[in-house]
Amino acid sequence: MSCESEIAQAVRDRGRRLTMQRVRILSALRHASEHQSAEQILDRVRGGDPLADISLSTVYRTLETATALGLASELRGATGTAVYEWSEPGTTHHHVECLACGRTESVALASLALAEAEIRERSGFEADIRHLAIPGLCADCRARGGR
Amino acid sequence: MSCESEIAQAVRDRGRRLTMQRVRILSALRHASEHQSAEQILDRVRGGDPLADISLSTVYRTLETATALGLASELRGATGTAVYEWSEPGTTHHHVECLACGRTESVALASLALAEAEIRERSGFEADIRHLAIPGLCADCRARGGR
DNA sequence: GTCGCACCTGCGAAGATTCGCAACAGCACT
DNA sequence: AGTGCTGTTGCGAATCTTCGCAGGTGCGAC
Repeated sequence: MSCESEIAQAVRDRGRRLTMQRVRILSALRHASEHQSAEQILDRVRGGDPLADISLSTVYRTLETATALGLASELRGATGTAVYEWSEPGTTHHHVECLACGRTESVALASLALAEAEIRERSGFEADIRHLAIPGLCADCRARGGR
Repeated sequence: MSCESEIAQAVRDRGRRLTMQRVRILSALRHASEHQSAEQILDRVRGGDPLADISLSTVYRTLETATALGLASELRGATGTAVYEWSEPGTTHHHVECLACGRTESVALASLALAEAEIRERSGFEADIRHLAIPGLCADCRARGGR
């Protein structure tokens, strides 16, 4: 399938080595329908081919690398477990997470581009606001829970 | 000293119980000159009065509670260790963290208020963007490291 | 001042993530 | 195809954070 060669391409283009582990891990992430924890990804990878084992450390390291390369994004919610999702290069979206029920939702936020400009101007930082996790209260919990 | 009674006040006003541990932990956080990890706070608390011991769990739980109450803010950077800082109720500022050198800096960002409005409009979430950790590259690393 | 109910704390264990190190394996160059 | 340098991997250990439970304690009601 071509997605794997695309992944291979993307990894190599960014000056990283292409390894079987990376392809399998990123491929699993890409085909997942929702956010995956490191453990879940490991399960998927093992399911595909139980022979060649991949260590959990490698999953974490690959996800870290992929995040740095812009191929994945990491979300550390209040759950104590980080989850990851495939991130089509160049795309942007953000996540709001309900502090009451834990539900998360994706939103496209144009105004954050302004924040990047504001940051550059004030601190000289080149901010990378492509996949932010924003805490809040969802409409349901707000209506129900009060406050 | 009055800061402790202010802390007491703040905790009680929010419907939480006032305990010796909370006062000591929050007081230590408040008087710290910079971000503190849970372990550092524990050290400070123990330094003050080695007799009454406080457990690390309690430090974590108190910081979590205080964050929920808006008295503290939590920053989980790339370092693998969460740090906390006292947060004067009602105030807002954000942190940019350099992905290359790890340095963090505070910035006030007006544009994030717009993002809150945008989120409410698009998803019904009531976002709470008061202390966000924003990844990026600082001016130095950008100049030096290239790109 | 006493009583009782939750909320809190301590402790130990479990879970999640990072680190250090030696062995392995891409990839550029011959 | 062979070689070497260096980025990667696996493994186990260390570290950080969360959890569950039994006992303690703040605080409102008497």
